[in-house]
Amino acid sequence: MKILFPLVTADIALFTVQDRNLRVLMVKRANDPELGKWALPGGILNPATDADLDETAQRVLSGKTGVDVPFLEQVATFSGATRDPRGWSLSVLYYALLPSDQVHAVAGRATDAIEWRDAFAPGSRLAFDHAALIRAALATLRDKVDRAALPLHLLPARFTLTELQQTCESILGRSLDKSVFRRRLKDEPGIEQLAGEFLYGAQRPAQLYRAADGFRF
Amino acid sequence: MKILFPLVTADIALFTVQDRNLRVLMVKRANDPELGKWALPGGILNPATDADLDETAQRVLSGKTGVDVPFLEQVATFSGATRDPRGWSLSVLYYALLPSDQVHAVAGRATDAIEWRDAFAPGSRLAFDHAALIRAALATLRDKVDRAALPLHLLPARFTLTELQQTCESILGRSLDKSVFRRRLKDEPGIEQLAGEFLYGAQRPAQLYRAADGFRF
DNA sequence: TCAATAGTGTCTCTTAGACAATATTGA
DNA sequence: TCAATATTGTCTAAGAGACACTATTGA
Repeated sequence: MKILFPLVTADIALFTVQDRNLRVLMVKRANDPELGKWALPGGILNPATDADLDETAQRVLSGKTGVDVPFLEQVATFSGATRDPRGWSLSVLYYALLPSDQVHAVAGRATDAIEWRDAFAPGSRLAFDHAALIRAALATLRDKVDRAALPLHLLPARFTLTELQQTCESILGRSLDKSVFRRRLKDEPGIEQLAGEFLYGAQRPAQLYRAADGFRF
Repeated sequence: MKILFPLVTADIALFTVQDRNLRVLMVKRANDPELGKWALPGGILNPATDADLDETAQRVLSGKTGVDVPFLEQVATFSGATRDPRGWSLSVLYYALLPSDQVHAVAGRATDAIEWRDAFAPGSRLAFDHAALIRAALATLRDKVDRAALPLHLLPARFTLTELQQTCESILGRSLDKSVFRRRLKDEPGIEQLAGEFLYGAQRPAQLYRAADGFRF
């Protein structure tokens, strides 16, 4: 007999950038169904403790990775009788961004193997319909960046404009013109120049910036 | 005792245009909770018959209004322990568009009073959090139209460019420049001119158009 | 003819895109 | 000095916005 109530879960596509490549966090399933397959981190709603599904997502992500993200946004809801062998299921998909300098803070629980995968090629044979979920999350993220939203949550607290541009390029999958990119930032209230602070490398130092106070992606 | 499983519903914001005003369909609740208050048409998921939530939405809308719409799109999912007095609930919100010449086909069931409300002022004291749901659906719709998507599903099968422009204006809440509007349509594959067909009125007849074959909003 | 609406043309200003030029550092 | 990267400037073309103009009908 099939269950009478749908299984309600929150799944999270947690993105970060490594070596100029957009990555997504996958977890190897330690339980049936789909045992051993790779899936997005996700978990079942607990009505007793979760005030809403956003809290479910935060709780699940925190439990599976040990990190709390400042940014968690709904992508879409996937539902149906056949997407999970346990029966009628409904997943609300979220995406979140992890600053590249905090990747080390992500640690799977002893029981869970985790892996950062190329967001554009997360592998075949993923669990459930999670390949489609990743595509949807990616499309939402790319759409936002295309619309001039800046993915500052992927960067460290202090960053250079070149780093920001490369991050955008990683998401959009195409190169941007340096001049055009910077011109658009001129009247962008979301980022603030850190006067007098520079990143020193092998060549000309680069001006450092940070996200403005009330910044919302 | 609170229920252990969340109540899963699909709610639909069905829009149409009357007298150049964007309207949304409301239903007077015939049952507890919120009996007598106005709400968006919505209904509970039936896992036994609904293959997915899109089908729930279609079924519910069809049952409450008697119309099948060609266009039904997810807006967002609202959830939480407190939004419905019956307990933890989750609503997936959809929006749909009804051609203005099919408004007469909408008929509430004997038990349900229905009403078309101004989409921007649907009234106070709505049931549950449906005021917020309407705002969200409106924002999504406006956003799409702003991005050059044409709400052809709100128009009759044959329409003039002036009608199309007025429809867009109803949604955007601002007037558009005729010349700019038409210039953009020049290379829009979504609409086709009906050669030789005109709408005759009291003044100069207007060229008729229709949505192109594979048109998707 | 006029009023009313349909449809087009034109000018300006803004902005995106391409690409060149300049600036500043360590080696 | 040179190589490498940061940062700015300039030219052009496309598009948006404002607004005027022409076209076609019924009354």
